[in-house]
Amino acid sequence: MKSTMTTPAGLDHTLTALADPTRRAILQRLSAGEVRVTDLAQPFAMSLNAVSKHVRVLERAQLVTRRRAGREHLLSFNPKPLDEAAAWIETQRALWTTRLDALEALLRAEDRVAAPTRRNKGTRHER
Amino acid sequence: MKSTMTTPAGLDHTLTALADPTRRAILQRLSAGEVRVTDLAQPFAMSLNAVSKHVRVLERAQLVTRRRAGREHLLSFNPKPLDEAAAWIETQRALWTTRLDALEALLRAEDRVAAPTRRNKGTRHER
DNA sequence: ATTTCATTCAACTCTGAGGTTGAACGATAT
DNA sequence: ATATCGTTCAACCTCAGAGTTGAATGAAAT
Repeated sequence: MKSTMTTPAGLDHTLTALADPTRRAILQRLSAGEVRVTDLAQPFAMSLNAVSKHVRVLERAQLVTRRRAGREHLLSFNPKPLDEAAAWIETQRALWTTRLDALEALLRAEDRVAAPTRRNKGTRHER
Repeated sequence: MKSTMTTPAGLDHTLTALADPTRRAILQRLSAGEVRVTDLAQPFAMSLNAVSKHVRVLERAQLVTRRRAGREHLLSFNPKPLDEAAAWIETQRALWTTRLDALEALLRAEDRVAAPTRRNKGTRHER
């Protein structure tokens, strides 16, 4: 277990939080400013409790912070975790284009080799 | 009911796919070029079947496409869905900074009003 | 024709996510 | 003191996600 060492737990939480339309809507609403849980829940066709749970998921991802003011809880949006997510996506795109460039270079240089049916690529067990 | 109209199904699939470390690792591996399912599965501490399922999730999100070559399936990375995800994130950040600017402007202009305990914000039922 | 290889399909388990309702709790209002 | 408001906690349901094992399928090699 654990294997690949690439285990950024923060990203997991961030992306999981973003992967739900209700939660994305919540964030959208929150980017306009602080909102109470009840007011937040109002537009949704689901119970207040359900929304409360979504908020907890967003808090786990640190995309939302809570400020208790008397009996009401004011929620606000914290965009910081989005940085990591955006960075990951950008990295992927960069890798992709890099690889494309390398491929293009290869095609330009090697133009004579033509192994017909048997292509041999990367980590192959080779029996 | 339904209200917010913001229900982009593609984003759901994309972000759900990205929210798992195994799948992110798969994408990373794939951005270096086409890989067979078996080779893809090798580094992971899980069954081939499990990886196969992860691949299916990535295909649902159209982040991975499959090319059948004889008995082996060559998987490749398709970065297009990342655009929508990145765009959503950027929009959020933009909204956030916009709101901050507006707030700052407000603070600069209104400086005398001070409602003590009772703050009244947005959609309030007002009994 | 038979075996082996690459992959999926099918069935099953376990866990957690998303939703519900009903109570509990702390703060405000009467 | 009591009722009401804002919110969570607790228990429960259902369904999908992540994993397993054991076939089944289809192409390749013998």
